[in-house]
Amino acid sequence: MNEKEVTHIKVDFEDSIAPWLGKTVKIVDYFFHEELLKEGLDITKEQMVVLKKLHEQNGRNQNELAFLTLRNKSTLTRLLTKMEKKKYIIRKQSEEDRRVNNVYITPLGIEVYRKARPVILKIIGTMENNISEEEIDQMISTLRKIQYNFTSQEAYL
Amino acid sequence: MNEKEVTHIKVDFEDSIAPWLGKTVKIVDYFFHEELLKEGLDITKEQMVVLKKLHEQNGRNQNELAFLTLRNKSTLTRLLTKMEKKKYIIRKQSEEDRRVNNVYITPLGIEVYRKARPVILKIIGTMENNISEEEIDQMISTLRKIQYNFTSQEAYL
DNA sequence: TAACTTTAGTTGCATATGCAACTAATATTT
DNA sequence: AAATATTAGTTGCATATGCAACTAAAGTTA
Repeated sequence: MNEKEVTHIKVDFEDSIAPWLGKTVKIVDYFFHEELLKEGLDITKEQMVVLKKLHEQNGRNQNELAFLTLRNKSTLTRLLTKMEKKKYIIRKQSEEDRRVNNVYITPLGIEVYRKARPVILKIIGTMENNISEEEIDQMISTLRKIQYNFTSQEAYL
Repeated sequence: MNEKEVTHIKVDFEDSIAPWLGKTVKIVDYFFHEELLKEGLDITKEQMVVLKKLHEQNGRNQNELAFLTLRNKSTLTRLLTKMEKKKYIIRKQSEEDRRVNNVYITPLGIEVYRKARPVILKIIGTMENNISEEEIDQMISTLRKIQYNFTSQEAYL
């Protein structure tokens, strides 16, 4: 991650989940990115998320894609522009409503997706190494609760 | 998060921890950012992390701070530049080694930190609402394992 | 129908991020 | 001592991100 490890400093260990969560995601993201590079795939983690959604549900419009990938619509606009330049996706203006762009994965996009999929599986494999099914289920259950704590409106005032 | 919720689409629920982790962090980050804004604090989450470290361990150099906050040194350079402009920190060139900048939190920085601290506590409170001590410990334990899976070199080849 | 409102998507401005190439200073080697 | 290597920090280029203001199209109201 960093060029040089600074081993003589104590990292303060928090009592709360928050810093652990953030740090874990950073580490996982870092290795995911590194693996994609290693495989010579011209795609980022974020673009992969969009490609995956399109692979599952082709033709979604930008608004839907932004929602599904937890992104702002402006961010998505720019992600799609880059992906369109690389010919992984195409935008098609809807005929019923000309404000809407439906987005489609291209054959090249599918190819890249297929090549990148093993990388995801590898990362997940590394991640869940030596972690039991129960632990995984427990973790997902707790993560769901946390999400609920924020997204159920009354809880957060 | 997004202007409009698109409720009629099914979100695919993964079997793996990975997407749950990422999504949870995104949601927590979003609310943290929103709270900082609400309180009128002129500071970002990322700058807060640096400020916190300095509050605990004042005078660390940039290299150490980058390591402690899991950031690239170039990212840290620019974060510090912004924070220095806002007079939250100052850089002081080390006398022993003139390549090194030691970084110090200013009185204004301490003030901002003190004001932002309750926001962190509030977020952590919301987050851990209705979650037992055991669940939290279990979660941290699993997160540590995941981190270990990536950072122990042999495991990742 | 005309005026107003809402919606989908884009763009300007700002933040954060990392890699690679760079400068300056220190440390090491020959 | 001079040449070489390493280290700390900065900067150029690229990515992703979100807010707010914008355009164009569609929907609603007067």
